[in-house]
Amino acid sequence: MWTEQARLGHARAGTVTTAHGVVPTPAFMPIATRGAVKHLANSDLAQIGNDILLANTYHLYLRPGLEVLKAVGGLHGLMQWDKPILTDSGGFQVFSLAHLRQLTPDGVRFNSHIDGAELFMTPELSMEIQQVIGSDIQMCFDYFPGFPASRADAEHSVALTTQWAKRCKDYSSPHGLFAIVQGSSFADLRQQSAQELVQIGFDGYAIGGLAVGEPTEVMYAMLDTTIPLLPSDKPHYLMGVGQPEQILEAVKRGVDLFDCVLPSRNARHGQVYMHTQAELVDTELTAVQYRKINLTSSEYKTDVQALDPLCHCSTCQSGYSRAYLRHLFSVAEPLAQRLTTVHNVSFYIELMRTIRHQIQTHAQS
RNA sequence: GGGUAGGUGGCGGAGCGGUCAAUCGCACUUGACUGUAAAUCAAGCAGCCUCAGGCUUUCGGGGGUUCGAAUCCCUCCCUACCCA
Repeated sequence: MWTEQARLGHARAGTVTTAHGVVPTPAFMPIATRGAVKHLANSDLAQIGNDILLANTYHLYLRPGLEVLKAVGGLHGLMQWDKPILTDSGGFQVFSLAHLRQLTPDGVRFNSHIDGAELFMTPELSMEIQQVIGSDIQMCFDYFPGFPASRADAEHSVALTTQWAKRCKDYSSPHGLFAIVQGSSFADLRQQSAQELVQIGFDGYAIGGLAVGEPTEVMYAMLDTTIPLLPSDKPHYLMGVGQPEQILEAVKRGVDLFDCVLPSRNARHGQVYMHTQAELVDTELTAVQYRKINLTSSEYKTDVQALDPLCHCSTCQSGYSRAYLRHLFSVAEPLAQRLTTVHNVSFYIELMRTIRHQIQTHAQS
């Protein structure tokens, strides 16, 4: 499933091969929780050029539900998206919907955030849903606390996550199952989690439970202690991260896959990522050169420049001005969000393309 | 000409003797968002200062009552509707 092509320090360039195609890595997966990157059509995604999407087990289970998904050929059929899809297991909702759920060793009892209906998510159910969705990469159902977490909570998280990972593997089809390393900010627990999961054996390894409020340095430290314990012939996925510089730092530590709501959510809120020079990342992968601006600021009221003159996305190439986009935001025209989402997601995809290019071009043989 | 109801901060609109520099909504300003309950949320929004507090000018204009008024009285101006 994973093929390495080049290496620069610990940074790796390679490919993940799935039933729906090949994903060059390091890669960023835009988030289509409910089967759509918010505001974008497939034609937008085609222009953006992302090779894979992330969708969500919990949300798609609630709507449209398993019967519909079965009837329409899974999420690929429903969306008419023919490239790879990775599904998160619902583990994140155990965290984000904490007030609506009850944790048990067997699984998690939820009250639907939509109508309050009770459901019981287990590792087995999560696997079944992900198979019905037809995802190319499926995530084990996991559990993690927020930050800061007590050692006891972190230990509990590791134990439950390992136990559930076993059950996921026992249930699952043979290919495309990733496990998730937990352990909060405790280096030894991270190591223990990694070792237990590697022992079981998966197609890829994710690092989860990070970017939940801990200092960035703690996150980097956890990557430093975890990644050396993961098989180097399997893809490494840092879940939910993050800002461009965090992605670059993680790539330099050996991470291959990323997802994050930031580009799409920030776009909806009028915050856009901008080039400060033509190349986002230099040949040494030193840093990401960029800045963020709040388009809703009065500063842009009459700014007729294209949104980001150094960007090649369709929004910027079409010449939409900052003044126009600011106006669209101020009158709440939905076009604003589509145009900025196209831009921000394109920015992330370009960032990854540049990182891959730099690794491949300057790889040590 | 007569009658009735009103005139409050950018707008709408509370308040109807002290706890009012004035609820609230909108608009506006700035800032956050990290495996998406998020087209969301937070803060600010008379001026000034030695800024967990203090001071100065505000509730159509003017005058009065009162220890104290956006709130009561007189008067003027203006708006809406009704009657002639």
